[in-house]
Parts: sequence; structure tokens; C-alpha cells
Amino acid sequence: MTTIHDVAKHAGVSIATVSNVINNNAKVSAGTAERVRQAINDLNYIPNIAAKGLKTNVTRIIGVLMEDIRNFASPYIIDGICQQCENDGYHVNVDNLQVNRRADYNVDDTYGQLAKSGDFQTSVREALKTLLSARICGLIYLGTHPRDVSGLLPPLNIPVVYAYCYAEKPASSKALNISYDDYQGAQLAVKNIIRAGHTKIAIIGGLINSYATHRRMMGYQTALMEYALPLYPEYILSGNWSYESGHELAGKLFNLPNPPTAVFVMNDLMAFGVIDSLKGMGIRVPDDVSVHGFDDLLASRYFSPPLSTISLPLHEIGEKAAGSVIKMAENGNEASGDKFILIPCRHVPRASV
Amino acid sequence: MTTIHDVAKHAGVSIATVSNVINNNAKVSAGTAERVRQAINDLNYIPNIAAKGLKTNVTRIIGVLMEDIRNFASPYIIDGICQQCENDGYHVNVDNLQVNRRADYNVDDTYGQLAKSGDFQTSVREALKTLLSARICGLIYLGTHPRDVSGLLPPLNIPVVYAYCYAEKPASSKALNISYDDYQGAQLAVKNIIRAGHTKIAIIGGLINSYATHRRMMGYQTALMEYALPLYPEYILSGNWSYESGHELAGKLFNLPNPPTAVFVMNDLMAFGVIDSLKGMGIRVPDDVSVHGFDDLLASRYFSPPLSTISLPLHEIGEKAAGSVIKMAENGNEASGDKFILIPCRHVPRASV
DNA sequence: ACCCCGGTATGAAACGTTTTAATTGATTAT
DNA sequence: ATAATCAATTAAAACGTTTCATACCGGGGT
Repeated sequence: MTTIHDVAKHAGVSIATVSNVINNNAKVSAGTAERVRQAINDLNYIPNIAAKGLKTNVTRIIGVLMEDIRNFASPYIIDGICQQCENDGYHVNVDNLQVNRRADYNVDDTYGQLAKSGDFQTSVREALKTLLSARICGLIYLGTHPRDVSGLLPPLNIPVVYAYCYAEKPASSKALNISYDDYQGAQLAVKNIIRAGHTKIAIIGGLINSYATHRRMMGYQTALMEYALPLYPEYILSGNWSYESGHELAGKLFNLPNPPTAVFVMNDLMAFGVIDSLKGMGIRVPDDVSVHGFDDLLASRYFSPPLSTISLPLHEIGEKAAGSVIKMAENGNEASGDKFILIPCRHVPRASV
Repeated sequence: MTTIHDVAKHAGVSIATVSNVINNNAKVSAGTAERVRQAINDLNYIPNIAAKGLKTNVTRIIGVLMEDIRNFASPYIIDGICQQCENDGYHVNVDNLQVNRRADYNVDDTYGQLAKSGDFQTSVREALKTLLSARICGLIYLGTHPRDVSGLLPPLNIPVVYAYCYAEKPASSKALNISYDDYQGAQLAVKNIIRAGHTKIAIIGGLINSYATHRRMMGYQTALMEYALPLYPEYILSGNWSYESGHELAGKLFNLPNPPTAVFVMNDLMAFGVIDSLKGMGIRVPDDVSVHGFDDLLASRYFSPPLSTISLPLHEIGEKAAGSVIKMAENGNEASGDKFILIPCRHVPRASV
């Protein structure tokens, strides 16, 4: 490929001058600059970013380590990351951990067992090595459960941002965490159910020890309290995020002597199960019972009835993660301000409530 | 960061020897090799891939230019690309064109108007420049409609593979095209409808001039012929791939004096519209009428009734695209064999037929 | 005439690798 | 003992950039 030498020769100047024109550094006379630009055009010159990075020790590459690109949230977050990086003149290097393809992978793994397996850590280490061999100047870890990858990094002092998930030991980690606000989202959902006139509102949670389940449960309670509604213990159930568990728990819930008139389900997949179960029992949604989800899957809009749900600020999470990691990279890995950034969710009213 | 010099000093050898150990090139005595490996470990040495690429002129980076990461197919294809590249020891550089975010973007653009707009071409050129500045040794273009990006590349002789879409002028292009088999997939769908006992089978196509519509229509005809079923012109309709158009056309179709008993709809989104429209008219699916889709969206499994459909070999398209572009890169851009590789679709039987 | 100055332009070193050709030291053949 | 062979190691050049220190040049002040 054309190099800076070719351009220099073609323009009749030194390579130093060409470099100065490209980076408009030092003073180059207007005429010379024009000649150089002409040559660059003529020869289709594209600077070699590797050589530049080698010399300057600044690559402007952000590494993205993601657990599973096929997660419904990943594409939107990556889209946000790409956009922000492009804006700021950074490159993106993606590495997919392919967690989903692992034999020991289990969707229900809220406890992060997987993350503790030596095998998984080897994968992460491998992926990090790949990323670091490109001399990334910042890392975004895009996962679902709390993780700690900084321990797997060589002691490098490159900034790490967790997106969509959290650092496992947030207190001890200097990493930034960027996600959506479970607490606020759940409140939003429940308040909307209340405003639709319900007072007997059940909740179906995800795995009991997960952070998300915990936070959303808090949001539910806060919303009820704010409207001075009672909290019925028998209305509080926990599933495992799957369609099947929603289906099963709905059965229990609506065989109670005094069943609720609405359910806040902590994700759309379980909500589908709930609604199908209700249909099976001859209970109509929303006429007899309202159901509210969380996640806003594409499927939710086409479900029957279309599911009222909470949509996550995925694009913004990506943008913010990239913006933050870039800022940290440029400021010597110093994060300014809070280590937890929670972006609010939006409410998507549809027919199921 | 640690360099090869640090390792050499720590191990008491020359940098050449370290390099030889890393790439196990020349003969290095077992003892020396062990000492070097120890040093690499002690110092957490990770080779600088940019320096290596600079020297060897081989980067082992595959560039992926994608129109829209948020397309339902993209994550699966990228997953396949990543897996194959990892297997072959290649890096992946992703660039997202963000086509969907453009003001002039239009989902219905089968004619590729967008691709002809100077503005779009500027974006592509910009993205290619970014990719080429990393000295990628192969390019995968991941789009939906026929495109021609090779004209936008400087005359470089790097291999280009179109995945999921085709080169606009396949004859004149030396690029490889890898996608799924529309023709076979459509046949699969229609034959399954026929085997379920239907003889009056309508079809709702996508935009009339699109390649996919054309090929799937052929598949439909072939299947009918194979079973010696008549082709009713009034059963052949075309929409624009949207939910709404499916909804509308179903209305027309089932107000015919002699309506069909089954419909093959060319994508799942339109099929949703069709089914909802039928429900509205009090026609039951599948009891009164069967509906068959194409694409296998996640939503289709949860639709009511769950949609029988055709699933696309997305992961394989990615794998194959990466595998091919790598092979070409290693063989001086010479593709071996056919320039069109169509991977068969699979049938996903569910309750709607 | 001389010196100095400011504005431009450039030569050369350096970044972290690979690779070729050369060097070393030991062993074998004469 | 000397020459030839061989295996193991290394010095140094090169890849395409940036950048620092230096060089050039024409003009204004002495």
C-alpha cells in the first residue's frame, strides 16, 4: 500500500512535512499543504494506524468484551458504543466470549458460578490477551451478571467500564458501572398499573438472589407505599426468568382464594408465560387481569395482547459507556464522579394493562 | 508495557531468540526456550500486534462493515464470524454503518436507492478508510440489499465477501456472495403446507422487485408444480415486508369469493399482521386457515399461535463468510469455486399450520 | 558587510517487532 | 592439528509513522 514516503516523493517534500499536514501540527505553508493534500488524494493514501500507534503509544482503540452478542440487549448497546466511538475518533475492537456456546453455561446463573469456573476465566484471559495485543486504551465489559475481570488483566492501569452489568466487588474496584435503573423502572411499571385502577397487584420476580430481582422488588414496594396500598405476601413470587416459570407461577397465583387483578412480571419472557397460562385458564387479559412486563422485547409488541412493558435505555448505555471509557483513557484513568451510573427506563404502555 | 526487549533482558538472551520462541521458528534449545517462556510469564508480556503487523505486512485482521447491527440477523452472523476468526487466529474489526439512523433510510428500499445516494457512499467510504487504516486483510460486507462497495475501495486487491446480501453486479465483481437459499426455503415452507393437506395455498410476497421476493416466489411455484397443484393468480399478492401490509393483504385475500385455506407469507412480520387480521375477521388459525412465515424471529415462537416458519442459517453464513475471506486472504485473493454460496434453510414446524 | 530572526522545511532517531545473514562454539572428519 | 560441518545464537536492518533538533533562506537591524 501507499506509504507516507510515496506521498512525500509525489509531492516533492519530506515525510516530516506530510506528517505535519496530516496532523496539521507545525506550520506548513498553504501552498505546500495543498500540494501534499493533492498527492494524498492522487495516491489514495490511507495512513497506517498501527505505525502511528507504535510511535505515539496511543492507539485510540476501545476494546469491547461481551459475553454474548445474541443477548437481546447487546446489539443496541454495541450500536451506542460504535456511534460514540466514531464521534470521538476511536476504533472499536470486539471480542465475543460466546458464553452461550459453553457447555457449562446456564441462563439461570445469577450467582455467577460460571464466572468462577477456571475454564471461563481462561476464556476471558484469552480474550483479554487478544484485546491487549492490540494495545486497546480502554475496555468495556458487556455482560449480564456481576463479574470481575480486572483481576484477570495484567496490572495495566487501563480504564474498565462495566456496561449492563456490574463489577463484582464494586467497592474495591475502581471500575465504572453503567446500566439502567431497575428500581426506577419497576416503580414506573407498578405506578402505571396503579393508575389504571388496580389495588391488588402481584409480582413475579426473577431468580431470588439476583441484583435485578432485588432492585425491582424494592421499586414495587416503593410504588405501593407511595400510593398507600397494602403489601400481600402471598402476591410475591419468584421464578427463574424463563417463559416456563412464568407459566407455572401464574397457575399458583390465580388459584389463590383471593387472586390479584394485576401482575407485574419482572421480564417479558415470563410475562408471555403468565399470559398464556391465564388464557389457558380462561382468564382474559386485560379485561379480567392486567399483566405488565419488563425489557421491551421486539416480541412484546406483537404479542397478543401487546404487552405493556418497560423499555431499557440500551443505546444510551452504550454511548455513555464508550464516552466514559474514552474520557478516562484521556485523563489517566481517573473517573470523575460516581462509580455507578444508572440511566432511567421508559414506560411503554400497550394493551395488556 | 513490557516489550520484547524486557523479556530478552530478563531471560538473558537476544530479542531475536525471544521472537523465535514466540513464533517457534528457528531452532532454539529446549533450555533457552524454557527460560524465555518463564520470562514471558513473569513479566506478563503480550506481543504488540501492531508492531508485528508492521514488520510482516500481515495483520490477520478481518474487517466487518455492517449496515445495521440491530437487524435481527446481524448478531447471529457476527457471532459466526467471531467464532470462525477466533478459530483461525484472526482479529475482527467491526464498523457499523448505522444505516438505520440515517434520515434518508427507508426499510422498503429494495431498489437500493439509498446505496446510490452520495451521502451514503460517503459514509461507506469513511468506514472503509477506517477499516483500511487498520490494514485489514479481508472485508466482509454485511447488508440486506444488493450493494457494491468494491468500487469505493482503493484498488487494493483485498478479498471482499458479501454476507446475507449480494454484490450489486455479481458478474463483474470478483467478490464472493454468501447467503441463505431463498428458493429452497420457500419450497420447504410450501411443501410442508401441502403435506398438511392444503391445496388452495396463497402467497404474500415482499416488495415486488426484490431478489428475495422473486426467489421465494419461484420456490412457491416449484413446490406447487411438484405436487401438481394449480396456481391461482388471485392467490398471489405482494406487500412491503411490514406488519401493516400483511394485515391489509389478508383482508383482501379472505374476502375473495373462493378464499385459500393456507397462506405462505414471505416474512414473519407480515405473517403476524396476517394472523391478527384473520383473528379480527373471526377466522381461526390454524383451525380454519393455516399461516406459514419465513425468518424465524424470536417473537414467532411466542406468537399466538406459535408461527410455523423457516429459520435462516445465520450462524453458518457468518462462519462461512469468515472462513472464505480468510482463505482468500491467504491465497492471494483467489476464490476457489463458485461465487454464490447458498446455505439451505431449516423448517420450524409450530402450531400455525 | 554582518548578525540575527522568524518562518518553513527536513534528517534522523525512535517505537516493537521479524528476519536475514553473520557469528560463535562445539563436534566431527581428515 | 586443521579444516569442515553443524547447531544455536545474535546484530542489525527494516516496516510506516511522529517528533525533535537542526538547517535553510530571505530580510531587517546594526
